[in-house]
Amino acid sequence: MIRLQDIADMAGVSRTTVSNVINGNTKRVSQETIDKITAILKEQNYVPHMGSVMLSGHGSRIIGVVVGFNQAHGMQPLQDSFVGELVGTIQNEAEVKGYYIMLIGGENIQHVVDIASRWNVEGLIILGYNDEKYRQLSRKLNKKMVLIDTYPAGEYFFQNVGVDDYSGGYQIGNYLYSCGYDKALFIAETDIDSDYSRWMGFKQAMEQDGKFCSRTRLVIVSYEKKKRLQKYSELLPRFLEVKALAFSSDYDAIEAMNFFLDQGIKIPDQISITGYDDSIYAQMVRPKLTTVHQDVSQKAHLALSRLLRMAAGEQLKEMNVKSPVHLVRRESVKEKNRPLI
Amino acid sequence: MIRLQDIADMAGVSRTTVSNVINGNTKRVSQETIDKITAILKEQNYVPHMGSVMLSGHGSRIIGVVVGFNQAHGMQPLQDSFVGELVGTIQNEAEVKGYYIMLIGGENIQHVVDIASRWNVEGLIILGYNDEKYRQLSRKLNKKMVLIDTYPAGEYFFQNVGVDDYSGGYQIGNYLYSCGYDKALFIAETDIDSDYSRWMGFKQAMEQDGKFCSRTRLVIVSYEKKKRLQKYSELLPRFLEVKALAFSSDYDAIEAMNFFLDQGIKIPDQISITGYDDSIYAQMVRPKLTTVHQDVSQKAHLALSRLLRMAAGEQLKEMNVKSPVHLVRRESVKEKNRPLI
DNA sequence: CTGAAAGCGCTTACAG
DNA sequence: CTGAAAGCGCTTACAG
Repeated sequence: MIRLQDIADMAGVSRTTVSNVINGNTKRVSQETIDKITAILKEQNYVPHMGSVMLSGHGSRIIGVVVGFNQAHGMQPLQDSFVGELVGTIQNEAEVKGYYIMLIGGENIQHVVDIASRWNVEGLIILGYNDEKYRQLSRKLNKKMVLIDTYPAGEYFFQNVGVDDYSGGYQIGNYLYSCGYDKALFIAETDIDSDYSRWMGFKQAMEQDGKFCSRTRLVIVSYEKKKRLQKYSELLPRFLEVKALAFSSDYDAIEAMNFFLDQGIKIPDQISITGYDDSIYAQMVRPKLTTVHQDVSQKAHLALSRLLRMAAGEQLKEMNVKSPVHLVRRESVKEKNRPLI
Repeated sequence: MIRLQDIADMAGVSRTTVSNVINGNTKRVSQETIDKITAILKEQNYVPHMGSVMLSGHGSRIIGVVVGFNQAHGMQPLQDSFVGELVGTIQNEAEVKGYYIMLIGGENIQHVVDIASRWNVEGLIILGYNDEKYRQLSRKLNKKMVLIDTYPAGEYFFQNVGVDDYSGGYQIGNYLYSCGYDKALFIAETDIDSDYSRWMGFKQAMEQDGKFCSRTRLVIVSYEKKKRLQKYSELLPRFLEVKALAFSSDYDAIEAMNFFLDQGIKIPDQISITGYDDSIYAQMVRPKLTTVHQDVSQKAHLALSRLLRMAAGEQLKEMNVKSPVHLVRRESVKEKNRPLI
């Protein structure tokens, strides 16, 4: 490997001078010297050894990406296309900005602390942590962090890049309502965090024209497939009556859709269904799933650029920025009162 | 941050001794000293600064994962569930073995060289490179590398972890043949690399009982969706006649299946369809896709452990190890002559 | 059994 | 405008 010293020797100058032109401390170096060194640097394809760089006062330029999800729906977190797109986009963007991405498994907090300190990362982008887990981590590790899609119990006390779940829920609710489904149900695996916001948006939309949308229209289902399906069986008569189901995830929506289809129930003729996320398979299933789309690459961009600003010492005012969201109408809802556009 | 020196001070010994116990050069250190230092290390949660470690003779313990795919089907490479599962599994396993994963975009070879040298990575796992691109890279970068799913023009001259495409093709062909579809077509976007092997396996299976499977039964379709779909339209009469189509990817299989479904053609009643890969959405579509499954996490394991062995100086005899593959029968093939199991 | 010292490849305040 | 020197946090041959 070729070192600074080697370059200096070739140029007939000192390491100091070479280092100065590399780092742009170029004010006090003659143009001639600059040109000569630059040429050699290029010709030799010199790259500094990051170990030395780290050791001599400069940052590591490593961004840790912490993937803290527990296996969602039994798959590897990175298998989820949302996570994949997010991480991939972060890595692309980091690369053009001259940063490096280190992947860190997030389950074990001590591990995260360990790796982040070892490598002196400049910041962490964290997926799949809740506020409590973040709190534990931040007690042990003093680094800049931005979380993705995390809901705190109270006010935001950390940097978050989220998504406008409330609005997404509202848009779904409003759409269903406008199609005449004013008794539609909302189905989720929990009643907290994003599920809660989505439900609240949905509820709000359903309460147009002075109507009331009671809590009984939020159906919580198990995170175990078998139990979920069983619940759908039990609830089938109610489903058939209300005629429309808004799911809080594409995954569950598609699962349910297939479950109904397999029993000979016509979707959307007998039951209209919506999802949430616009995952990659929303368009692959038939009928194509009507769902809520978010701009994942924008989210990646927001997360990284905000983290970098924090790392540069900037104090960000907003604690929680939200990526916008929009309904994408496909085929899983029967639009009774509404012409297709 | 707490340094070796600090630990040494607390223990009342020299840095050397502390370093010795950390690195297990423990033969010439008294048990008493070992215990004392170990306790302090633990209590202080000491972790070494990797910059120093790298600089003083030890390896970086960084494995670079190069994602060199061009956007497959218009998505981010990491969005592909295969890539996601692979990378995720590699990262998990690396972490338990005390290695770190750096994500590297592979499009620009110079970039890969740059990052790998800067960080003095101990090895590279490379996805989505062909033999030519590997050749270019290896000319500029002297590191241990293992590729994933790469086919060389001739003999293997690099370490590869692949999949038994030939066998997969054979299994599909044999299954279809046994169901009576002895005129089935094979559909792929290229006629090289894995597509070629799959086709050859398929062909071989179709040539049972002295039959002949001509090259005309390999249908090459465009990588542009519009053109693909147009081709399916043109070929529809032939499809209906041969009654079975084996696609070289789940993605194309599902797209085609939906295309037919949208035209009112019954799948599998009128056309049986198979995919390849067993992606996450193979089970989400209706009918569920019959396809070929490979053990992705085993592949991740093979890639990493072989790379580590190479990094440790071992000469691996096998240049190309293949992960096994098996058919998974679902619902997209009508089993005329065969009872469902 | 333990420690002083050299060295890894850089950067940066400082002197000239 | 340029360079000698100190220093970053570790490891390791070597001396005692």
